[in-house]
Amino acid sequence: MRGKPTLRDVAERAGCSITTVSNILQGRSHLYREDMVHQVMRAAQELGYRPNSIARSLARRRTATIGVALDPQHARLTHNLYAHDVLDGILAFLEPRDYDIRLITPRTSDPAAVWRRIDNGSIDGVVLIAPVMGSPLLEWRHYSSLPAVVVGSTLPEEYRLSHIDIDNTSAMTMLVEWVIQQGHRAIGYIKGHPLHWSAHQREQAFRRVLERYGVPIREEWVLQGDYGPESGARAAEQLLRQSELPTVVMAANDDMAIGFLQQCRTLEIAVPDQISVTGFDDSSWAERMGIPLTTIRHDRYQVGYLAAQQLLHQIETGDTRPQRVLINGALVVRHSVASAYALASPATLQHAFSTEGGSKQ
Amino acid sequence: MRGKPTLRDVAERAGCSITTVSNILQGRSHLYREDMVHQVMRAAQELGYRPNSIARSLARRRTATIGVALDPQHARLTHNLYAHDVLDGILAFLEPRDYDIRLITPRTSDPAAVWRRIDNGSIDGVVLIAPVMGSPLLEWRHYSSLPAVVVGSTLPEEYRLSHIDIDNTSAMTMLVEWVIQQGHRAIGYIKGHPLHWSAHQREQAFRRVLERYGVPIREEWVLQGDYGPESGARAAEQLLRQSELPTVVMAANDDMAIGFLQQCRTLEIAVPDQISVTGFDDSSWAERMGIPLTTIRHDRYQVGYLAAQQLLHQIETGDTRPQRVLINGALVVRHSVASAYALASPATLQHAFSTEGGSKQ
DNA sequence: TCTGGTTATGGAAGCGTTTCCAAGCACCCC
DNA sequence: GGGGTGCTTGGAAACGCTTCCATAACCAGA
Repeated sequence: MRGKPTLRDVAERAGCSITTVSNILQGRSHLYREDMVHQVMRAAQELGYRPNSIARSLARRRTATIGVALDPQHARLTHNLYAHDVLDGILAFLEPRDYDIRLITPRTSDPAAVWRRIDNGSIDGVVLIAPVMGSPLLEWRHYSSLPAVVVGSTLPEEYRLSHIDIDNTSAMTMLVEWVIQQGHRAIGYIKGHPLHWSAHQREQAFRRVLERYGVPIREEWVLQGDYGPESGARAAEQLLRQSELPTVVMAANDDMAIGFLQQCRTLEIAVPDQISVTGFDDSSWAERMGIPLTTIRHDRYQVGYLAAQQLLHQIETGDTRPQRVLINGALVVRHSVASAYALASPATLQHAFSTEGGSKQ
Repeated sequence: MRGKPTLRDVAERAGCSITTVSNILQGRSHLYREDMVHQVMRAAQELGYRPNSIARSLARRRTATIGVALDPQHARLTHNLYAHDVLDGILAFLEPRDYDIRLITPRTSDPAAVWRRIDNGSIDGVVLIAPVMGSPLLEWRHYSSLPAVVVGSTLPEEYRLSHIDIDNTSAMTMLVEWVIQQGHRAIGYIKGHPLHWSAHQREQAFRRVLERYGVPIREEWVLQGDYGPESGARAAEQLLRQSELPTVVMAANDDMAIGFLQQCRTLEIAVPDQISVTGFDDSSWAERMGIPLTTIRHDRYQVGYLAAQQLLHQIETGDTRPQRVLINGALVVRHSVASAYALASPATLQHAFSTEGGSKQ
């Protein structure tokens, strides 16, 4: 016996066939006499035998591994807090089930190449993390029949892919309504990255609510961002030098809100005394910031956990009909929003009227 | 042909043997006539053939996969910024070489079980991320002959494991010397997690430099932390209610420095006007904080990159003699440290004297 | 003694590749 | 025309495991 011990080595030492060893080591020891079981166990123990998972995968046609694929656009993990939280959720579900994780970070946008890396027999299924519009990850149907679950992107139906995500629409609706209930009628918005569905869903929800409440949308207060903190800072630049200001600025995520806040500090504009700010995501960044951000919390860990669960279900039952799960976010009120009622009376709530600068105390 | 096409299917369609197909698809087409090559290529193309990497691994006895193992003590990815940065470096090196990554996050501390998960034939080598003292990951020699590289822990020689890390000693030495050069003689310290080698190395460097410069170490200013921001805040609690205060507090990492700073803000103690603070790591958290932290920057991405490189070298040459690479950190001066010369004259530099509260301007 | 039903074990065919080696063939030179 | 020499191609044995199915032994009942 050279190299690592194999089933054959154990069988030889125990004086039986490899079938016997295989069966016993897989827990089918009720088929055998007790002394046989003992012998095999001892032989395996003594040799330090460890089953070769590659050979096992080949024979079983199951790898007990799932892939986690990042979008080529965001294949860096650094600063991708979303991916971490989701990964932890996935791990939490998979660990006790003895599944392993293969990390897939394609750097090309050629879908054929991407899927060659993903679907090469080495995984049983894949979690696609936050694919953006036009992502090669979404070409799934054309290249692979592997079970797949998308997280972090609420896709249009036609993609026919299972996905799990926060309910962006309902969460943003809740947040905007709350802001309006604080009396704000002059509301700015910083949009997310235009390739993300979530950016559109959040913006649309924002617009809908304002419309519904009859609050006018001032397009000069609606700024393009890209979910990065710098874009929030740039938005602050652009916005804060306008002659008329909103009383509150809603950013499509926390990172941009943080960038916005930084810039406010630089420009010595007090939050929330002079302007209110909201975020979205409740990223842990915000938590550590000096100014506690009012935002939407959603359970990314839970998203990962459910995704893994859903994926394993698909793998084990073969039922790959697309399922959609949307998780509700929670409103987290901290202190980055001031009530506008100091100026606007509650009575104005239904027949809104812009009171620019009105929240200044 | 049911299921995914195999080498056999391609061979049948091209009218040749599987050996031929295998050779051609692996790039050994110079062995064959051009029309044969063409036929095979076309057949493979038409069937959408993709080699099964599991079968390939079994046959080649190489998996083209490396494992990345987290310490069971820190198996969560969330908040483990170090792991992310290192992972990115590893990915950067591995991607172009067509290696994949398997994420291993053991939750037990039983070394046999941990290594059963790690060394089961599914990887060619493993990067062990920041194992702490007593970690099952360090029982490597007893359980596995897999090539392994440790990052994030500068181990004592006797572990006989290759490792790549920042040079904690030289970096902390540099930082402390700089602080002393700013005129500080009353220096506090917040220690890192006692199970991390880095914590001891940094503390030892701190003590050595103070000794060398004849600056007295006041043990009531040396506080135990655990690398978490909360422990930094607790340290601030403890320290700041003492009657005599140091002029500067050096935290063993940025996270604790940030916690300390938060607490200072709460207690309305101005940094650096009333007390100076340093960190270590230059984590991206610090960057986004309001108060720019003077700290040590080290290139975690680079650590990952070099670790992957070193590991591949071991795998490919079979040379697993332990190598140690220490990377120099860089001093990053921002504005969390005030000069103590406002009170202490430069002349006092060599025969230091505590000037508690002396940095107040 | 024969049949049939247990119970305990092993044979052997896969799983989809890789790779060593041999074989077939044409050609050329002496 | 025999024997080398290239050039193409294929056979077959691995790799280490799973699993279907056969076999052998034993015992009970007829």
